[in-house]
Formats: sequence, C-alpha cells, structure tokens
Amino acid sequence: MRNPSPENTLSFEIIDRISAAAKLEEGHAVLRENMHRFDLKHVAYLGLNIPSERRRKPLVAVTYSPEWQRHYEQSDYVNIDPVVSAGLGGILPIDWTEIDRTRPTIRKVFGEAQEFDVGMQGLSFPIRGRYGEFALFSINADVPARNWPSLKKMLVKEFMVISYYFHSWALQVEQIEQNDFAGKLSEREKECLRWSAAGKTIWDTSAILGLSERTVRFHLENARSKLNALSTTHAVSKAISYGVIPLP
Amino acid sequence: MRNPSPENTLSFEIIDRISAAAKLEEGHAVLRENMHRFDLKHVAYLGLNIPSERRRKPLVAVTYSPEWQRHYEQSDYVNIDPVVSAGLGGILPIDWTEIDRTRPTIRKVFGEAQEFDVGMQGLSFPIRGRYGEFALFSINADVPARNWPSLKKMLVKEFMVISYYFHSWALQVEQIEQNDFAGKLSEREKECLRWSAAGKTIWDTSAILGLSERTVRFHLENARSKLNALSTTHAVSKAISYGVIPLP
DNA sequence: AGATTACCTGTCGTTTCCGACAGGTTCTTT
DNA sequence: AAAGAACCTGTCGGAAACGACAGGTAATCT
Repeated sequence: MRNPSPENTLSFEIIDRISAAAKLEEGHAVLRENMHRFDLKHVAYLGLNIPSERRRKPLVAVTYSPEWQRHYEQSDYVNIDPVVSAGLGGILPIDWTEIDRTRPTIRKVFGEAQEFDVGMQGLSFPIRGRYGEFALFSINADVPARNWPSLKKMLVKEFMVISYYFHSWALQVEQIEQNDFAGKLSEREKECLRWSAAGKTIWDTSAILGLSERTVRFHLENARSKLNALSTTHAVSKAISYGVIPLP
Repeated sequence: MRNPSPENTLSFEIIDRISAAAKLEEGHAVLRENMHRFDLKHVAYLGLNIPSERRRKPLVAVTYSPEWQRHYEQSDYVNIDPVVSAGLGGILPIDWTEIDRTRPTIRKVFGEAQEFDVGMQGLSFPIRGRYGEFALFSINADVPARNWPSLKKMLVKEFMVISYYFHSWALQVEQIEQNDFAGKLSEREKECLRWSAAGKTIWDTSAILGLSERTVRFHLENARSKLNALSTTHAVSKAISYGVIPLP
C-alpha cells in the first residue's frame, strides 16, 4: 500500500479533466470518453432538489438512449425507480443486482431498462450536498455474473470519489454554490429562526433570549424578508434547506 | 484496471470486519488495528446532529489522546475548528494542509493539535446522511511533505469508501436508523406539511387540495401530534430533518 | 360483526402571529 | 461628520392559527 501504483491515479486524472470543463455537458463528455477504461456501458448523473432561485428542474447528464430517457421521464419513473428510493434511504452505493425484484412494478422498470440496453449490472452512488440537494450517480456494466463481485469492488472505490467530485463540480458550473443567505442573515435572525424551528413561540423566544416580544418579531420579520419567505414556517424550511440553521 | 489486484480488497476486508462489530467502540477498534497498514497516526469519527429521541449528544470515536480530546471539548473547538467548518461547507475530502492558516485563532488550533501529536497531514471526509445528520471522518499521517500528494490520493480512494460505510454502520448499531415517522404520516398529512413548508396558509392549502379549511387543519393537527411537534413550524422542521417531506 | 385507520367537515373562543405605523442606541465604515 | 448596519422597543388592529368540543363516511383487517 505504501507505494501506490501509477494506475491508481486514473480517477484523479479524470477528476482533473472534469474540473477543467466549463459546462455540465463537457464534464459528462469526459466521463463518456473514459467509460471504456472501466468496461462501463453507461454513466448517468441526476441531481434533484437543487436549491437555486433560477433553477428548479433536476440536473441531468446521462448516456442512456434518448428513447429510454423520454420513456423514463414520461412514465414518471423517478418516483417508482427502486434505485432512486434506495438511494434516498441511505448513503451507501447501491448494487442494482441486490434490489428486491419481487414487486411487479419494479420488475417492469428493470425489464424495460433491459430492452433499452442499459446493462445487467449497475451501481448507484447517492450524494447529499450541503444545501440539502440530492444526487444519484449511476454506472452500468454488462459482464458475466461471476466477474461482477470483483469488478464492483474496483468500481466502488473509483467512482465513490469521482461521483462526489462530479457533483461538487456540477453545482459550481451551474452556479449553485453561493447561496449568500447564510451570510446575509444576522446572528439574532438565525437565533430566532432556530427557536421557531424548535417549536418555541415568540413569547418563549423572547424569554430565552432576554428580549422583548417585539424585538423577536422584528428579527423574524427581517429573516422572512431576507429569505423571501411568506411565513415563519416558510422561512424556517428555507433556512434549513439552505443550511442557514442547523437541524432541530 | 480489468483485473483488480488482491490488495484492492483491503478496504473491503476492513468494512466486513466493522460490519461484524456490535458497538461503536468495537468498530473503531477495527480501524485502530488497521491504521498502521495505511501509515496513519490517528483515525477519528465525529457524528453530529444525530437525529434520535434518545440521543442528542454527538457520536465520538477517536484515537487522539484523552488530553487533546478534553482540551478540544472544553475549548469548544468544534465551533472553531476550520476542518469542521470546511466540512460543513462542502462534500469533498478536506486536506488539512490546504486549510487557510492566516487567521490567528486557526493557527492556534493547529499549533495546539501539533503539541498533542496529531500529525502534520490530515484528511477529513464530510458525510451527510439521509436524516440530515452530519459526520466527519478524519485520518492523520506524518510523512515527509513530498510523499504526501501520492499518499493522499491513495487514502482518499480507500477512506472515502470506508468512512461512508463506517457512518452507515455506526447509525445502525446506535439504533438510529429507523425513524418510522415517514411511514407513520399519512399521505394527506405529508401533503399539508409540504404546502405549509412552501409558505401556504391553511386557506391556500385547502384551495390547492380541494378540501375544507377544517380538514387541512385536521391533517396538520395529526401531523403535529405524530411528530411530537409544538407548532406547525416545528412539525415542518422535524419533517424535513427526518426526511419525511422533501425540501421546498 | 366489530375494530381500526384514513379520510372528511363543522363551530366557538382564545392565542398567536403579522403588517404597518412609530421611536430609539451603538458601532463601524466611508 | 454622515451613512449604514445590527440591534432594540412600543402600539394598534386584523388575519391566521390553534385547541376543544362536535359530527360523519369508506375501506380494510381480524
């Protein structure tokens, strides 16, 4: 282990080349060009819950055929896809071969994926970011079943790193990194939001902070206005998802 | 790449051994016993914001000297430590050598860490889980500066995987995995919470869902009670952190 | 057949919140 | 010396939320 072999730097080469890209498509092209070096059939990146004023739609960069993409979108598979729900349920890479396929709706999804030549084996890396966003980075292979376990171990190590770098880079190039909200809220404003999130009333909070009720209201008013929130509840949910206040 | 060498399985051996452990301490012991195989001086795991009824304190498993731990805790360094704030600010591994050390308070922390023999180089892996919890998995080394870049690449690949498995396992053994909340809330209850989180009033929500105002209130009452929340704002913040409702 | 669960709706009275007016201090930056 | 920002406080009145009563249906499980 003490002298890492040169081949160990491949994933970092890829990461460097992605970092140099300026658009989501270009970064994905780097992945596409390097797929064959890992014996992959597909590489797919799906970013959900992206927090941004401009952008509410998911970030998508996939190598699947346009037909499968269209079918997937039209059938609203993102809400059925067992890989997505498994990803939402944990933090570890998901081996598609270990997904429970007893339920008929799930068999259907996998069956149709096969028809669109997605490949037998798959690995999906769930990614949760600092803004509460969620992404799924998936790779597909099609090797004899007996080769899969060892291939999988290699892929997990390589793509755990690549997928997180890719996501972090994707947010940057899509200019999602800076939600200045955290910096724009004053300490008092955040404090009052935190206590509201903890279920305290304005009266409670005023007692806790040793302020008048009016002052607590004042800070909450400012917090609402800075966060473009329609209510304190709204402000709290925004503050949480923007990472402005910690979890209760 | 197509024939992964046997040494590539080391991290998975460690993972298997951790999986077999029944307590946080035992899992950490596995890491401690394997430190030398990666030339490490320390391995530290810190779990914050752990969502649980029972447990509000952080999960801690570190190899640092008790003196340093005590000093760290007493000085409230968790709120100053630049590694922690860097981790909270992103998703990528943090190289301690790249931390900005111009600010005097930060120089102080690093200087004191040196005194307690923490090691020159460090890598910290920020981990965000599905319950909104945050963890930091750190490793330390002490090698000549010129050896660090290549060692770092190897460590990033190995411990990106190990750290996420460790966190996932830690939540399991500490019985934090199942917050049945998501399953206990009915569809309508979640729906009403989502609209509240989006800033809608009860009247708005009733119009959106085609229900009476009383019914929306009814669902919110049930949601509050199921989540042990003191207000709708409280319920929303809990629902978000428990992953019951998606982000706004 | 009874129990359970999710669902739906109503009123009354109280509490809490929130917007719009008003006033102020202290500290730092320009 | 002026400007800006973060902080603090007051009152009035209306809007919204909430708790505590009340009533109901439809579907599923035991």
